[in-house]
Amino acid sequence: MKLTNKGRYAVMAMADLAQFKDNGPISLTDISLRQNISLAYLEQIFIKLKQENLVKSVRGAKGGYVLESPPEEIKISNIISAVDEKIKTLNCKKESKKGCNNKSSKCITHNLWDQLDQHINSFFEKVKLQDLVKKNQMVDR
Amino acid sequence: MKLTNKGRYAVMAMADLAQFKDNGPISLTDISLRQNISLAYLEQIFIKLKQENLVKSVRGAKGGYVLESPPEEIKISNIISAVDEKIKTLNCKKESKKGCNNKSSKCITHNLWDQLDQHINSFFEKVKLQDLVKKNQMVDR
DNA sequence: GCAATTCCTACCTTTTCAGTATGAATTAAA
DNA sequence: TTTAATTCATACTGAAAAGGTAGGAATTGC
Ligand code: FES
Ligand code: FES
Repeated sequence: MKLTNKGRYAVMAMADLAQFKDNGPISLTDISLRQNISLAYLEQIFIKLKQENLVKSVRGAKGGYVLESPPEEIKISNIISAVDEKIKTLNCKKESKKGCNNKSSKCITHNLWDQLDQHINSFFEKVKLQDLVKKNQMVDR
Repeated sequence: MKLTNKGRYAVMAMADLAQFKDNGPISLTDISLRQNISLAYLEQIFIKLKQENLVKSVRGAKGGYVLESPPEEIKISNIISAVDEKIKTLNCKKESKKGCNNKSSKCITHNLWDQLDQHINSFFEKVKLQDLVKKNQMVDR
């Protein structure tokens, strides 16, 4: 059970945006340097964040990205799901795919994983982007 | 973020053992058929469960596996960790490996993942094997 | 003795992750 | 108006992990 870099990077980058939100559009180059994430990889991540309306982009020189909402309104769950970091704990069979339920009934652990799923999601729902920034306050560059 | 089959199978198999614990040693063939898991794969899983003293084995014909403790004393966390299903949410750099903390300080999301880790682990600590069996009571075969 | 079983270890196939590479489109500023 | 900085779009690749399979040895009840 592990978190992927894509999800982790997405949250890091969003936290970076929140931290420097008063500096106008933040370029991915800046984020790349500050957070130590490959620029090209960040680009791919931001395509998705933009599609989900978490950020908006400003093209051209001096461009970059800006948060669409204030940090206290952005939930971690929004970020995670935007980059396709689904929580996959269940493994039920569906439409001719393989899965763990035989004989058309749920497996013995189905309920357990379902609860785990909810447990994790409730964590992501509870935490806002703002919570990250507060705890890591630092002087402006 | 997903749960692997190895962990899922381990819990399914242990739940099966709990369910039929009064039938003497349960062979992996039985579990394989009931839970629809490959026999050879189950064998590998049970090596680990045995190493961690969650089950004991009875070799030879009419052999199989038996729980080492009553189902109400076995935590899901014990099972998950026995089969190396670590919860990997953090990504700190360690000993010349790559990681997300540059400049010898923790990244902005470190605390978040650390809390998530604890959140998930507390779930696994809370649930006992017995809880699974109760919810899925079925008549003996 | 034989069949059922655990034990052991090597190998294999597929998928996913994590990132590179390349180039086009856009735009502020010199 | 050129240049440099940027986002946008997409294809590719290498490595690792997941999810098994395969084959056989050791043990033991009947
Ligand atoms: S997880 Fe849904 S049937 Fe097993
Ligand atoms: S998770 Fe520990 S430094 Fe990023």
